[in-house]
Amino acid sequence: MTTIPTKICIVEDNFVIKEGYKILIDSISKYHVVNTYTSCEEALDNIESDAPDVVLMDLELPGMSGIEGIGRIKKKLPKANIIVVSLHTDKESVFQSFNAGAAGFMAKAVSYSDLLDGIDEVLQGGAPLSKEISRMVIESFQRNTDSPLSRRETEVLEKLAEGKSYSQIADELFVHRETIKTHIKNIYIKLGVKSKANAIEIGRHNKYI
Amino acid sequence: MTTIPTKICIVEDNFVIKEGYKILIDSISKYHVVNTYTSCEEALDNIESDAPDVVLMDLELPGMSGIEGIGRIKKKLPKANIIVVSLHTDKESVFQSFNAGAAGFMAKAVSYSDLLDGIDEVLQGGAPLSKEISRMVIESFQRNTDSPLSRRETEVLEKLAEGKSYSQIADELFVHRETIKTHIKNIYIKLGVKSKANAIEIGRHNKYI
DNA sequence: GACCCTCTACCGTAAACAGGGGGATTTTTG
DNA sequence: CAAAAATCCCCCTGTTTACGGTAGAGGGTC
Repeated sequence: MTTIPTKICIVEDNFVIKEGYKILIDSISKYHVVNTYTSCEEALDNIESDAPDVVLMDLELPGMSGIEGIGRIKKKLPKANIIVVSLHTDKESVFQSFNAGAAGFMAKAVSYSDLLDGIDEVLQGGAPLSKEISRMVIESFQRNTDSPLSRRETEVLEKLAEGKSYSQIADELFVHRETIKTHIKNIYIKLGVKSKANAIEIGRHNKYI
Repeated sequence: MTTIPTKICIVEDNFVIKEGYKILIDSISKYHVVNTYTSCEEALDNIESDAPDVVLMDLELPGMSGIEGIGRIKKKLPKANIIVVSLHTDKESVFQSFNAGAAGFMAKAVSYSDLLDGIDEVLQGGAPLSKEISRMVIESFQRNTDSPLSRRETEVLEKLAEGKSYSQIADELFVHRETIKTHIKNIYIKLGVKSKANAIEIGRHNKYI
């Protein structure tokens, strides 16, 4: 049985890095770099015929941003596994990448062997994440333990954040609408806000909800 | 320089698994299993004096659920790294565990070497996740690509979900309030709903936003 | 026992908002 | 070019919000 090598594309504007990755990956017989690009625009023109299984993608590119590029590539090739390889590991970049459809995110500082492991992992249906990224992701699920809000207030703010009206919340919590009004007044005082939108913003930002 | 072994606790009601883990971990000189428990209640009575760096935790336990237990342990020992090792890798269990404060989640099927790697990883500030879990987590960030909503409508629904009023949304998008009303009308039609709360619910559930 | 917090409930009001109907134009994009 | 998306405008009514006070019952703590 002859195994067809896994097809890989690279989108990276730094020539040295791009060629380095190419040489590295092509040195593994089960992988084959079908094409490399220096911008998303260029990639989008050819990627359908390349039909890669994996795309290594930088975020800082001339022209269209990498984030935008991920979304467009995913639209053309929904099955492609896009792994972001970037210097910028700030929360914004990371979550927006996943949002756009990235299957993995590795800091550019990763070793060559980690990069190859990442490609393996994504092909096995995993999601390669470098250490700091995985911790960041997990933390995004965690609540702030020292919220100023009481248990009930938190519950009310949650429902408020689901777009529900006072009456609806009252019905769902089996209390009087007036009670909800009081809770919300107290929430506003505790959070130092004067509107629903601000309360939700502060609540989300501080992970009270 | 003598390194103090990393202290580890195990909460697991299956005797064979619990002792297996203990023997495995104690075979590594840098680790030391300080205590093992068969329930959260038992663990909570002693864990403060154990002061473990890492806790391996099952979810299916007699008495208090593992999820509840994670939260309570984190309250007593905020610095402890809790790694869930469970058979149940359904979305609910996974996300509730992170929510409660778990730093990692491994399917019980993991090999011993993966388990030890996981302990290493969590001590280095990472978040050990088995393959299927990491993919599940990443997918939770991803939008549904075949949303019926246009780009602008999606943007409007997002802001609506942030608790913003029509006028506020109009200001932020630099368009007239009437435009927002039209968008919302169209969103309601497309989603087949008649209220803000329903639209947000459907939008979130289907990952349109 | 005094004190604080939480949860509950009530009254009232002015201003803002939501949701529903209609129609119309321009810009983008396949 | 035609379709889809995005923009803007008018009408209307009933609901909601945000804010001001007040207050009792129950829990926990000092």
